[in-house]
Amino acid sequence: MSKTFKPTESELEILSILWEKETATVRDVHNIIIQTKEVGYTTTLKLMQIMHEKGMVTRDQSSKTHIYIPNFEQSKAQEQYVGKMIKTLFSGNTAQLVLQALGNHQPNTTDLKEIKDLIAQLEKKDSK
Amino acid sequence: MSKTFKPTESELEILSILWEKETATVRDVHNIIIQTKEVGYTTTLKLMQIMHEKGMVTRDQSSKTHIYIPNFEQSKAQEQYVGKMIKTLFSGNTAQLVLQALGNHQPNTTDLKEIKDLIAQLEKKDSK
DNA sequence: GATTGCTTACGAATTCAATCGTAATACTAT
DNA sequence: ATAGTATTACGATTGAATTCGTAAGCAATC
Repeated sequence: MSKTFKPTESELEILSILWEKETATVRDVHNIIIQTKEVGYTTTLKLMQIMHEKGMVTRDQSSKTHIYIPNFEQSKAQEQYVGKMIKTLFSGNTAQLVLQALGNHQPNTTDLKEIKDLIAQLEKKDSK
Repeated sequence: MSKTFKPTESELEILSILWEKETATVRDVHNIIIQTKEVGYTTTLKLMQIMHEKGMVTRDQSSKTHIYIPNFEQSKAQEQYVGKMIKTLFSGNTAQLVLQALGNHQPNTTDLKEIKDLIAQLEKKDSK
């Protein structure tokens, strides 16, 4: 059974940075965070240490400056959050979520095509 | 400026019930919650009282058993959460969210059609 | 009108996330 | 080597969310 993945607000923020960069030091992460909010270095450090204790990240301690690596797949997190969101915010209505997303955050033409393709596939499966 | 809407985990759960039912008593809400987790009645009561203090819900106190009404539009919450989700979980890639949602929570044919229609509209706008 | 049961009100305790200060340690450049 | 700088480790504090116990009020029933 996969452990329940329930990061706090701050942990998720850090994870999203790690997912983006694949790998990062505390300093790397902190530099990005302070672009958004004001917070001390040791706070970021502490958070990442706790994430390490919890097993959310692994780290390479071979040199003094540790290198952190996310220990959860982004796709798993996406799956979980999208599911929960559909349930609690859209009363189970997936289409509503899709319409909301497309309406307010329009992707480019290539992406729209990709979505159309998937829908076509789903419809084919549906009619069987 | 619209107040920042930042319900806690529990508050969001309660709100989602209120959105679904339009209106509910503490007992109504509690009965639904205990299907999922174990928690005392007064806990639910207290949470809803706090939500009332915060103005997240209004309540009809005319009879002994109060009736609660959500005081935030579900659509506002949807907008906010979808935006945040695209940013932190999908690195800004809206299409990815849509694909994930459709892939794991397939809507029915009618809904798919609605989505296709929206995409067609967006494409038309795009080409202008 | 006592008893039972459900309701709200409220205070208190507990837990947990987040923040930071300080100290110890390693590295760099003078 | 020494001074200066960046890093980790760790404890302590703060504040908020969550939980629950207890009391008080009200309504129905015996």
